[in-house]
Amino acid sequence: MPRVLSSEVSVVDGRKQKVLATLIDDYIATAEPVGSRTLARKYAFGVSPATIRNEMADLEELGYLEHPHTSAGRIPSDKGYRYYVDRLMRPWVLDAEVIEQIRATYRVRVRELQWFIHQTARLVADMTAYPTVVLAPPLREARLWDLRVVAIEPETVVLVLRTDTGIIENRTLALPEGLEAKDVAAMAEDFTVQFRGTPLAQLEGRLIDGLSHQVGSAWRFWEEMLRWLAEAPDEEERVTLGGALNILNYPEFRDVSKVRRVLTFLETEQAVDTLLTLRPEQGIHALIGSETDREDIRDCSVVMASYQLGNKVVGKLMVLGPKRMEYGRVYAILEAVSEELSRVLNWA
Amino acid sequence: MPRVLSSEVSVVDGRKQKVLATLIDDYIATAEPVGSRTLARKYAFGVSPATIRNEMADLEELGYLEHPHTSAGRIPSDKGYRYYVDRLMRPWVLDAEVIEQIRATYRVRVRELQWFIHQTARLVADMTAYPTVVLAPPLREARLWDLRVVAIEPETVVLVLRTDTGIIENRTLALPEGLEAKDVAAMAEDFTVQFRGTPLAQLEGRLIDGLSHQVGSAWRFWEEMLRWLAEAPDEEERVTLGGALNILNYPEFRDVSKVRRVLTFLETEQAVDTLLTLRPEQGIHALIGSETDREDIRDCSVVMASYQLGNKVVGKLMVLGPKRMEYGRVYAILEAVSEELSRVLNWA
DNA sequence: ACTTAGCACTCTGGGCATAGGAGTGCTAAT
DNA sequence: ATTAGCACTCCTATGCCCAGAGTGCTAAGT
Repeated sequence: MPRVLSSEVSVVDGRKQKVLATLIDDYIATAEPVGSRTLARKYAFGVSPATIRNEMADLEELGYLEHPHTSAGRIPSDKGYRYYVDRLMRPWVLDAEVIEQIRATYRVRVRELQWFIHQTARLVADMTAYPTVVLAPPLREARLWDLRVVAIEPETVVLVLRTDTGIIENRTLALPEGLEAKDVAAMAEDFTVQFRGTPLAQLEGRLIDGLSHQVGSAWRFWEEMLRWLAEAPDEEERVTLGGALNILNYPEFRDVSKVRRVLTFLETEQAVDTLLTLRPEQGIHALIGSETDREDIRDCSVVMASYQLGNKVVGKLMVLGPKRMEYGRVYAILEAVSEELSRVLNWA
Repeated sequence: MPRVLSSEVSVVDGRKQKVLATLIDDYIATAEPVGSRTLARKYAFGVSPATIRNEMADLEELGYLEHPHTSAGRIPSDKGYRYYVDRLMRPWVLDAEVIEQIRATYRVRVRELQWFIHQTARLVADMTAYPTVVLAPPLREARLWDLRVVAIEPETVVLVLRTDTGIIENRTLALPEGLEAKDVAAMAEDFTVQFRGTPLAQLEGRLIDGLSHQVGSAWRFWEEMLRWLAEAPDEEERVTLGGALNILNYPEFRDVSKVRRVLTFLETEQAVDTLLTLRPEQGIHALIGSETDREDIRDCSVVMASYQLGNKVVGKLMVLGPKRMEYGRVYAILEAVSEELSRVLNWA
């Protein structure tokens, strides 16, 4: 016979909140269902297990807790975690040491986006001890600012591309028969003049109007090169994964098939990509269990953050862990890292 | 009472060889210990299980087979696999289709070493269905050929390095306060003239003699840059891993702790590096189980191959799998790929 | 001298029942 | 409103048994 509870929406009672918070903390720490006795003994509630039991029954009634089976302790439901993340979780303060470690990571002279992305993935994975994914800005949407050609050997050039957002990409290419580096350089200059400001994704289409007077081999070369500008960096390199093996440390992944599901998900670029592009909001967000809407990671949670380039959100980072992940710590780390990354990417 | 056997060194008897070969083939295919009955029934030997049994007992006596326990079938020992790889394995012929797939992978205009390494790791991992590692040439040993500076913004430059072996690396850097791109470009020119032919690893030492007349900020910049030339590309990027998750498909890795051991090994660049560089031979080689001399991959085998740059072996690739891996197939694939990779890296 | 049938023996793994433990939910007393 | 008490449930670990697979040996056959 359920008691009448004051509200479905919120856990009004202060003690209920404390029970829920403590239980979730304990479960996060131990990965074992938590019973009333453990809770009463391990944490100094002024009340007996029986009272806790009643509270827990209520919390279950309200949907914040679940029962694996009759005689096990309780574990948080997705709703429980949600409430915890939104209202109960204590804000986590990072050590000065940790902050310094983040700063130090970016205190370098290198100005390659890809380098920063890599460093970030690794840094966050190491700090959180969860697998981490970083999504690079969509180069397709950036606008052409400058295209340079550097001759290295008679038939080899380095193309250096710079976008309006300051992203610099470069690639070494072989010239086709009959095309000289200085021709290409001249073409690149024309090209820059003509197309500065055009989104990279549109360049391929524009080529037809702009360069159709070129001769055969040159035409093919530009075609190939444009394909690189417009496509390659997006599809292949947008997603960087760090610390994938961290997942193996959590007891919920003692089963290889689960490990495979999750790791495959992380390595499958589209999945992550869609997940990240789904929520373009700023700030730190968590998706808990089924909230992720992905079958493969149904029993995982993700916490994601974004970073900016020129005051515009251009990329994301995401930490994936078991649902009982340490949300507080991860939030704090992601907040610090994404802020620092934004700062440093704007070459401030 | 063991029978007297004609030789310890080699399995003289033709039938013993056939039994051993067939047993290993079957075990490779099924991962289950093979019994005499299965062997006799599944493959048309003209003899009864009892005879097979005797042969198997002899083979065990000789050390080619093992017994997990009394009433299980036999599995090959490391020595058995070794014999199989050296003498019994049928040479595998690749489909024209597969060959074409390999060729197509490299039929591109890109001339970045790192790009080829990545492609190779992925290609081989996909084709063999085992995790694959590719080891890049040790840049430290290459000699400086050309160093270019391309100014991108007032305070940003792209450094393009070319070695005597034709490797091209580039990196985008921020200039320190008070240093202009054209100064750096001029310095780079000097630098090239002065140090062309010097191994990159020695550049750092030489700096002191060669550039000590430079002023403060310039000095620091070059110092930093030289550190990049001499170290960074080696430490960070020498090892590229592809298809790590393939390992999860093999029943011997149903246990997460084994998975972790192996994957951690593969991700530890140093470990892979020493394993591979210790054996500088050309051609395809297998290390079976304990032959790898590494505790973490004691029950794995690796097959490795090398690739060349200017007729000199500069890098390696390696496939890792359970000891019952498909050696024949892997040999064939590695042979084709390493040959093609060498060909294409010499920009022939 | 090799091959093979027969047979006793060994070891593993699945199935099953049992016992212990943890935790609950209810009731009744405080 | 809280709590002690207690019966009840369900999971898990353990021990046991048995079937199945495979062996090794012996003795008989070719």
